[in-house]
Amino acid sequence: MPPDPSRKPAEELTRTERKDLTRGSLLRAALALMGQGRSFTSLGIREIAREAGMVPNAFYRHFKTTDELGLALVEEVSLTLRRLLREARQPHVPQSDVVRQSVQVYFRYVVSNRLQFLFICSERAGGSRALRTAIRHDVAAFTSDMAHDIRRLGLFPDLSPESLHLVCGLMVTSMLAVAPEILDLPPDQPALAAQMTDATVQQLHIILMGAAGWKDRPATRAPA
Amino acid sequence: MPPDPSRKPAEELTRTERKDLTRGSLLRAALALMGQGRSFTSLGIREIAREAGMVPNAFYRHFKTTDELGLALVEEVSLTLRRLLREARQPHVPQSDVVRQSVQVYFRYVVSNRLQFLFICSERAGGSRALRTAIRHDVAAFTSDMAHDIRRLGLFPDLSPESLHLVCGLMVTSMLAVAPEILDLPPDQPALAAQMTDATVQQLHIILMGAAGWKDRPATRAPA
DNA sequence: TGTACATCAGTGAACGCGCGTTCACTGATGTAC
DNA sequence: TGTACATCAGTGAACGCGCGTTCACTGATGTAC
Repeated sequence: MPPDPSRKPAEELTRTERKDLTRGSLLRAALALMGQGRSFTSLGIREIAREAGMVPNAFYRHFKTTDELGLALVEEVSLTLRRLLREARQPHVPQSDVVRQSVQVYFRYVVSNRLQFLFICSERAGGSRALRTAIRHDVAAFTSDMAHDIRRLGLFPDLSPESLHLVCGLMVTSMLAVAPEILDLPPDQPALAAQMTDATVQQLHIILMGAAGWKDRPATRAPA
Repeated sequence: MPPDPSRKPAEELTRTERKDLTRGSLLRAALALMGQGRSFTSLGIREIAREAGMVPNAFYRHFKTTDELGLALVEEVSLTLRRLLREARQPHVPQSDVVRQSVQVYFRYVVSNRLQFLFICSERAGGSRALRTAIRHDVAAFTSDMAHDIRRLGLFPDLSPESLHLVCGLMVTSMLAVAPEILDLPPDQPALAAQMTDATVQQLHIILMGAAGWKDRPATRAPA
């Protein structure tokens, strides 16, 4: 997304700034179409340009293909994930259950970044290989950051860095797996959301309990 | 997929049997196109019919829309998952690490049912809502079956059925999350596959260690 | 059993439409002097 | 500072193409008598 477009009156924008705004509106248009139930892979150039209020071929001034636009979206998503981790790092109001609190932060974050999570979740497995790879790369970076945070907090001092990474991988996988279900929740049934929160909290607790009990024994490779 | 088409000579098939064969070839055509990197949502009727060697409008004799074909694929997938569980249930050759063995069975299973797992993984989050729901339903059934199996084996007697279900959910989520990565593995680097196996095995061990240590305390709901 | 008729899986041609892509263009913004 | 030219984001029209869908059809299979 472009920076706040209302910063300057329109007449004072440079050509480059205007171009960035248009580019941003193409990105937003693609997300908006996905929000209407379309999958990114099935979006067309004309469609996106139309949604953005442009003539079809203007698309080419910004991206060669929809895949290229997809990669630009992944970059945005990367920022969104980084912001999530920063929010989770904030000093928490004192509460007994830090896991529950993090899950609540996460659920809210998914809802308020609905379209981006829709994009991550559906293109992480489907879509083009380039997109998949890019998204996986970002998720892996997120996992590493989380592991560093936990290490810095001095939790799980007995875990090797490799094992800690695997533990974080489990947590990230679980959180990402629940995102599409959050997004499909009917908005008129808050009980379902609460139940989903409880289940996720307990699952993370189970993982953390496993992590706490884990001893880094030498890997037991099966004989080939 | 239709039952073995070479069972009878072609001249002896009834009209219904022939129709089922054609239907099956449409399903196989759709999977084949996905195997070529296309996402299911972006497949068209003409495309599928062409791949199946039929005239475009013949498609309508079998399905009204591609979504309807998708739901038929989900039914097949359901059978595939059931078969996986049955294979995993087979009495194992004696080996110390039953988890590693199960992961190896699973990895092989994913590879040999490549196209179906491609379909599950990419449509579980993306695609149409009807498809997502159907796939989730199947995955939930798989999770329940797994929980019943574990209960029947007398493992984790201290876990409540609900907690056991959550534990199985974690394992299923982890296994499904790794499937797209298995499918993207370059075939010329077996070391990567071994590394992925090791990581998955350890992650499952962590989950199981958490499950073993879990005590079903009364849920600690945070005050609203 | 043989015959006459009904069914219906698959065909072939045609339709209107939106697609991606190209081209020459316009006119505001940016740059060099 | 003012002027003359270059740049280039966005326009408008056009192209060929594959799409979904329709229609009337064919001829083998199935059914009733």
